[in-house]
Amino acid sequence: MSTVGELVGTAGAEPAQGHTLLLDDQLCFALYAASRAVTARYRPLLEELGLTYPQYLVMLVLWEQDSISVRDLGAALQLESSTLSPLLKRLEAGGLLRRERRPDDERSVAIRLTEAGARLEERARTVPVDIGAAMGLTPEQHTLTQQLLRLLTANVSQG
Amino acid sequence: MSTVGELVGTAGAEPAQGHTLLLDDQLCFALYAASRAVTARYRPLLEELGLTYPQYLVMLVLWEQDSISVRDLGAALQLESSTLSPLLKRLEAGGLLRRERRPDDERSVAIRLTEAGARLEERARTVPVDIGAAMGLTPEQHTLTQQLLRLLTANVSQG
DNA sequence: TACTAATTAGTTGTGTGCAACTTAATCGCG
DNA sequence: CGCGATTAAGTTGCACACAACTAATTAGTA
Repeated sequence: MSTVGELVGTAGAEPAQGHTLLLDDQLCFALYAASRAVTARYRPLLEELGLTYPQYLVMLVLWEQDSISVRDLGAALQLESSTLSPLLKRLEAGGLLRRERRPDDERSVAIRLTEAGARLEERARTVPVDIGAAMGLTPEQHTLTQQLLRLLTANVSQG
Repeated sequence: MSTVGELVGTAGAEPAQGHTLLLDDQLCFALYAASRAVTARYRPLLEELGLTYPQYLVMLVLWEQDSISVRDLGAALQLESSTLSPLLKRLEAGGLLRRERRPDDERSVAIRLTEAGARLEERARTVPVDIGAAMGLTPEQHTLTQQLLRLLTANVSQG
């Protein structure tokens, strides 16, 4: 199967939300398995950059917007400071970023890329291309999946 | 938006696979965020059962097929023994299952539900209903998402 | 201005996940 | 049969994730 139409067409006869306890019926499991499978696919690519997958996500945000607070980074990635703080410490130890207290608000910590951190962006450019190819979805499927996942996330997060 | 048609319709003008480094363009991030959001939604429900989310998945498999090897459990959930072994040890400590070496193959360990483990199934029956409601997807969206995720997983896993 | 409430980042403890490795048992081939 | 290769489960080490908590700072209000 390769198109959205075919996917809809092959939805078939079994119940979409039968609410059974069968593992294969659970959308949640499909989501959990897909997330780990994609992360696993990233792993060897990111290893060449010296990054883990969550570290890569942090770098994506920083390449997009340098000098961001831990708070705003957490809002962007939906991660707690208890997850980010040690992760950022590791990236700092790796020389990719610096952490400095904001002078105007000593509670806040500004995350800034180092020269090495900024340079890494070039080497990361091929990563989305490679992953996109590995995903093997048509543009329609790609967009549709993204929108369904965003809808799902929005509903599930304080629905 | 609520129907598949509307979702396709609102796919809009931005590139589906533009291969940029923008976080919001990454399907991978939508997947990662959705998976954690759904797991978070499960957490309070599963806490009442004394289970974590991966533990719940193990129990789903066992309720479906009691007496399964660690190997087959790993195949069903796509988890390594290094993840399952400690997890199963915790479930055993919680009195939900037993682990015993297979007499015919001493390498293999059979996982069997205890009486308490089997009883827990009743209390878990409402969980998929509650989660399904929280997800707020139409039956078509639900099925479509599941199929897209399965396709994605299949492609990404050794594509 | 005092002083409490809220905010920000970080720490601690627990439970995954996975790579790399170990141990024990079985398989399979000569 | 002998013995190296394979398989199954588990251990170790590292890096997330998150709940619960702490420390420091700022905001807001009587």
